[in-house]
Formats: sequence, C-alpha cells, structure tokens
Amino acid sequence: MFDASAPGTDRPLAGRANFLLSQLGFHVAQTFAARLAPLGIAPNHFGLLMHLQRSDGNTQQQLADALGLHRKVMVGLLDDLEQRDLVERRRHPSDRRAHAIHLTEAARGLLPRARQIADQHEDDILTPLDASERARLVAVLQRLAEHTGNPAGVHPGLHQPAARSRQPVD
Amino acid sequence: MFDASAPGTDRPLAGRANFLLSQLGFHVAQTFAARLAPLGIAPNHFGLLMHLQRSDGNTQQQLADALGLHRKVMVGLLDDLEQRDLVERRRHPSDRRAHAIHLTEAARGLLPRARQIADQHEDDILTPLDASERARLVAVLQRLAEHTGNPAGVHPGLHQPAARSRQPVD
DNA sequence: AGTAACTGTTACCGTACCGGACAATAACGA
DNA sequence: TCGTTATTGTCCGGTACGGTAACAGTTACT
Repeated sequence: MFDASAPGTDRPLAGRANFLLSQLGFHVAQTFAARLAPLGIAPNHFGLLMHLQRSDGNTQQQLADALGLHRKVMVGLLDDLEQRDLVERRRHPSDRRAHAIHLTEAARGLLPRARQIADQHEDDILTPLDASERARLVAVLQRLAEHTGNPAGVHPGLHQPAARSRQPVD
Repeated sequence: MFDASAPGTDRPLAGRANFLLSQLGFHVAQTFAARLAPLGIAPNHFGLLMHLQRSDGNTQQQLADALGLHRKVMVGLLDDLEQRDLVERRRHPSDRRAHAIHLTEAARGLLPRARQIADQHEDDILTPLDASERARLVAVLQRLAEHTGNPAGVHPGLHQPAARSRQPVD
C-alpha cells in the first residue's frame, strides 16, 4: 500500500489508481473479447444484444442513442449481427425510413451462453477477492462510474465524438 | 448494489465488475490523455519518462523489455520525445549498435508538472471516496492487477505481441 | 574467419476510424 | 398543396495505426 497523501512523492505507476484502473480495464476488455470470440461476437456486440433484449423493435437511431454511439457505428454492428443471423432488420411499422431491429431465435439461444461467459469471466477476474470484498468493489466502482458523468452502462470506448486527444500544444 | 451471487440473473452491465472496470479504465485513460496533451505528451510517453528517471543510459531494447513493448514501438516513442527535446540518443559507451537514452534537462523540468497532473487527475477521479476508501481501493486493484499476471506497472494497451484477442479459448 | 544473433530503423500493407456526402422519407410551414 | 428542412440509414475517401518483413551495422560464438 502507498501513502497517497504525499503528492510530490515519485511513487511508481503501479500505486496510482488511475494507472491501475486503466491497466485493469484494458486487460479485462482484452480477455473478455478473447472469451467471447468463440461465440463469434465481440464485447460491443454483447452489449448491444443485452440491450436489445429490453428494447425490441427499436430503430437504429434509438439504439445508437441508448448506447451512446454514432448511428454510423450502429450500421456496422448490426451488419455483423445480421450476418451471424442474430438480429433482423424488419420494416418499421410507422416510419418507412427506419428499420425495426429484432433479435432472432438464434440470438435468444446465444445470449444465455454469452451471459454465462461474462459471469465466468467476472468470477475469474475477482478470484483474489471474497464475496463481501467483491460487493464492496462493485459498489465503489459504481460510485466512480457515476461520478464520471457517463450514462450508466454506456462504454466510452465506443466512438463518442467528444474528448479527442492530441490537441496542438502551445 | 447488486447481488452477484445469482449468476443467471440478467443484471445490467452497470452492475458487472468486468464492465465497470473496462468502462472506468477507458474513461480514465481518455481523460488522462486529454490532461496531459497540453504538455505535448501522451500517457505512454509519461510512463516512459517516469521509467527513464530510474534507468538513465539504458538501450532502447532494455527500455522496451522493461515496459513490455516491442522495440519498434520504442523507436516511435523516442522519436516523439526526442523531437520535443525530452530525451537524447547518445552513443552507447560499450555497444556501438545501441543508443544510450538519457533524459534532457527539459524533461527533468517537465516531469514534476506531469506528475502533478497525474496526481490531480487521480484526485478528481477518486473524488467520491474518502482517504481510507481510496487506500482500500488501490490495495484491491493492486491485488487484482497482480492476479492478471502482467508485470507491475506494465500497461497491456501498449502493443504486447502476446495475449492477442481472437484466439480460440478452448 | 565465418556464421549466427542482436540493435535500431525503414518500407510496406491491410485494417479501422472519421468526416462528409448521398437517396429516401418524414415533418413542418406558408 | 407545395416547398423547405430534418431525419434515417448508408456509403465513399482520406488518414492514421498496428503488425510483418526486411535492411545495414555491429557483436558474439566457435
């Protein structure tokens, strides 16, 4: 453990919460993608499928808004899922411009397996912690996530046009 | 808070530790990069500069090994830093193939400012937590990071040839 | 001496991302 | 009613990035 109350201290990166969060977050995303790969989907597909369970028949724009990404990205995501026969683009009943996105039966069969993979993955990551520590960690992370201002359940890694890096110096 | 002991439950992404870690990690990396941008460096540059404080005169290969990335990436990183006059490529005293990498005076002047930005950034991220909660969080994150098997202080987001995604997970 | 291994670097190529533009359709206003 | 504007989903093109292969110069091994 490190004393975070000494700002001038040259403590290593491994003792900084921001580094640890970034490091762990990247590792988690990477390993989760690897575990999901045999199912033929990526983490962002998984998140979209999870959301579609609750909002069947929405338009692509509605889905993009809900997940906090641009509609252009939704096109590609749905292309992937449609190609894997996990979603259907039906005609929207009232708006002939829009598509009504529906899960297929295959998707409803796949989702429990994906959810189980996610549970297993989480369990592996949290192996060093006991049940109460896990609950406390999740609660703390939720507070931190809430404080970021991002809507709950929206992953910023999915193409938000805001907050670019590489601004010109001076 | 959520009950993590019910695996079959369709709890939202925002209650999963793996999602929260990935989400927070990405957000942290993004905001840290934005804060560091006015200094003309990116987070990976910062990590390299921090490491160089301790290992002056090392070869590029040694640095690449220590940070867990490929030497080709080190070339680009050092190009950036050399262009900003933060490092010097001197002739290695004993190996005429290699370069001896040294921090410049400008770098030694910049590093405290960068460290202060990192401290401030960490403080902002952890705003919702009090001192003891912060210490406990860091301790927990360190345990989790250690459990990943990644060397301490090495960020997996920086081009490790190992651990590719898309590999079949038997 | 001769061969193999290593260092730093460059050239190359496929891929992903981001902006702008597009046709079709809807909504709005005079 | 008609014309203008907004929206939906899609596509095209430039650009940057990541990874592969190869390179000259140098060292190490035998």
